[in-house]
Amino acid sequence: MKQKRPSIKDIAKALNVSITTISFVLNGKGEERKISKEVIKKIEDYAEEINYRPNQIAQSLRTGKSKILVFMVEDIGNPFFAKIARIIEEIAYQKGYKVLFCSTENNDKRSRELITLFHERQVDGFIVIPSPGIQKDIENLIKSDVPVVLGDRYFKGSPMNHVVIDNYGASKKGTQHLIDNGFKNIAFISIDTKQMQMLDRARGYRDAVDEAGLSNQVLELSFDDIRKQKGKDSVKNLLTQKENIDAVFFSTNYLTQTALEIIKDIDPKLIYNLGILTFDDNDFFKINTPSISAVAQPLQEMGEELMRIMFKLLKKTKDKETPLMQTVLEATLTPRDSSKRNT
Amino acid sequence: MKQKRPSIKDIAKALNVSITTISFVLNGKGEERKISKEVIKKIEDYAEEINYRPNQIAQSLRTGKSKILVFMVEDIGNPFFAKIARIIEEIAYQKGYKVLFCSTENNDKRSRELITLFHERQVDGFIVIPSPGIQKDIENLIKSDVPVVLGDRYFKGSPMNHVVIDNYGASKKGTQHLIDNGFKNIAFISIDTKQMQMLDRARGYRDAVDEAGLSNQVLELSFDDIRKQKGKDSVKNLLTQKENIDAVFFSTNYLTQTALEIIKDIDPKLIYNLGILTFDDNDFFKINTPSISAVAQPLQEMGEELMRIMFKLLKKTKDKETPLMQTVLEATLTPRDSSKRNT
DNA sequence: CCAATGTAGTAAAACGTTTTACCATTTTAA
DNA sequence: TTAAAATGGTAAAACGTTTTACTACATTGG
Repeated sequence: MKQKRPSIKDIAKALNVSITTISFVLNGKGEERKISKEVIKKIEDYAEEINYRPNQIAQSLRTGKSKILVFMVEDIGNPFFAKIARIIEEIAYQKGYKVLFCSTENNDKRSRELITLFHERQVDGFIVIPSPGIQKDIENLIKSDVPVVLGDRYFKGSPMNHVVIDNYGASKKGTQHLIDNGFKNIAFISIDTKQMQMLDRARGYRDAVDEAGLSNQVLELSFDDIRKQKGKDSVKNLLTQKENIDAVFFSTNYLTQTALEIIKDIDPKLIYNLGILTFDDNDFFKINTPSISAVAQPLQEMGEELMRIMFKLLKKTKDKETPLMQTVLEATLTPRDSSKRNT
Repeated sequence: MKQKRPSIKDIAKALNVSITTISFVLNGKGEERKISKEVIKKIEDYAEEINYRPNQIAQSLRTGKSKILVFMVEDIGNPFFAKIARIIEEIAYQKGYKVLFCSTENNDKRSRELITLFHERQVDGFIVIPSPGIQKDIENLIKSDVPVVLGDRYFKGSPMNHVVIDNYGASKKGTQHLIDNGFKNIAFISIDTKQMQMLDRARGYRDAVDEAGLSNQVLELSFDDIRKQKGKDSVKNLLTQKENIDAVFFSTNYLTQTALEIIKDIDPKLIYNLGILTFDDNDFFKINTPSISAVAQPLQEMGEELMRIMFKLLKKTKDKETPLMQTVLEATLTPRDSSKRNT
């Protein structure tokens, strides 16, 4: 039945060699520790033969390293995060790390609990899409010498490693695209939050319409209201009361989805007469009728860059300080039918 | 700086009590082991005061339990799986378990590697959406006494715990829905696999058209071709060569997405003249024009049921055999515009 | 010839728990 | 009165590694 996995001790017994020697050899320190070629070979061969695998848990207990990373996102069920998760997973596994995913619901309390939880469990590193109020907690985490990389957002005044996109630029470019296509009354629908990425996007929008001499119209919904009637009503109001609005720019993916529902709900034809542009692309925007124009974040690059930084941090030797690593990527505008005038 | 977390030993020193006693008390065995009320209180209070948290890794090493579950899916970036992941995550965390997600790409080799990997890491349980050829591997896993629950699919001839939907019935009901709406030449587009869920769906389709005296038309694509030109061409052929096809039923979500692209590509109007029904619902099907009818799997229930069974298995005492637990859930047909005739 | 250095390893502590087996006392029962 | 049982604990082994500090012997240099 369930036979025990071989341990170093078993090898030691079988080969009549000390545990220490085996550990050195298996960790590639054989040469360095002046173990003879024959002994090294003998150990390696036998380990191979019995398919020896070190017990990670014992290793972790001894070394304090778990070879586990954690990726904290708002909601792993959201395709935007799920896609990045997939990329991160892939890279991590290649390097012998596992990834724990968890959803914060953009909730500070929950985020804090999760951070504490994983810190206690001694995960080796945190890749975090932070909820708005956990700046201090992240700072503390970093102080306690745990590798942390932020994604998608950053905190003002805290010098932390991060990978973000040029939100201001992307938002401005997107708004400009709508302006160029002849829209005159562009509304910006966003989330009621003080998070930098959203502020930057709002700023990009505002500057673009200002420069074009157009008026701005910003609607901010609270994160919790989006899926509720309250949020839907606000959007509905914006689109029906102020009849002059001819285009909408959504600041993030989960807004778009509900908004499209509402637009369809108000009037199935409305969508053809309204300019629509959204942050974050989605496989379905391409096949929607009309196809939805999007400002697409470079998911692959973001994932790669997050991991590149993470591995730099993980390799860091105790003493040497690593420099701050902050990457700003460019988003790409993917114009489709929804941002054409009169389609 | 980085101060050490308190261990049992620290408590022992501070309170002048043995490590053993503390362990008993903190594991709630104080009463049972006849530790006096005062000592229990003293220990509990002090542990609380210094915010003692047991080192999970040490616990794992000693007990062989890691409090980690693994959820193996085809692709965590696919919303269908990501959504279930979210539900599982939630339930697991409530019970003090963490979840590792991983993507198998429906590839047997990769699945095997992952199973070995996690088995070695002594995760406490596996929730698996299995790739087609890993029946033996799963059997072995179960033999070695690890809790395993399959989701979405099962293996013929292997009595394992699983949670699936009534694929045959759902498929038949879906096909019947198309027939009822007046479609005469319904094609079924599926994946070229011997996996039970797909066979069942194909069978449901075939029986429904047979009983209605209609002819069947099945197109099977290989998993790898879907996104490639080859797959696209096959679909295109089916829809253009045989002009008599008036409706299509897709057997799984990732087909639908590409297919919709192709349909749009062939002729933007085509989608209005073609009956469309798909397995697996998606937030965007609702807002698509026309909205896409779907056979929706009950994700929430599936997640809950998977976890219910998993916890039963985890609680199982060494000796007692647990009975086979197999749950079959009903899918719900969500008729929308795409399955109406002449819309 | 003797001290220093090199070679080829090994013993044992440590990581932080859980758990088995034990030990004094005290109480109970016959 | 005395053996058995209950009370209130504790010592120490064990989980499987890594790593520090050692050892015994051989070689070298002066």
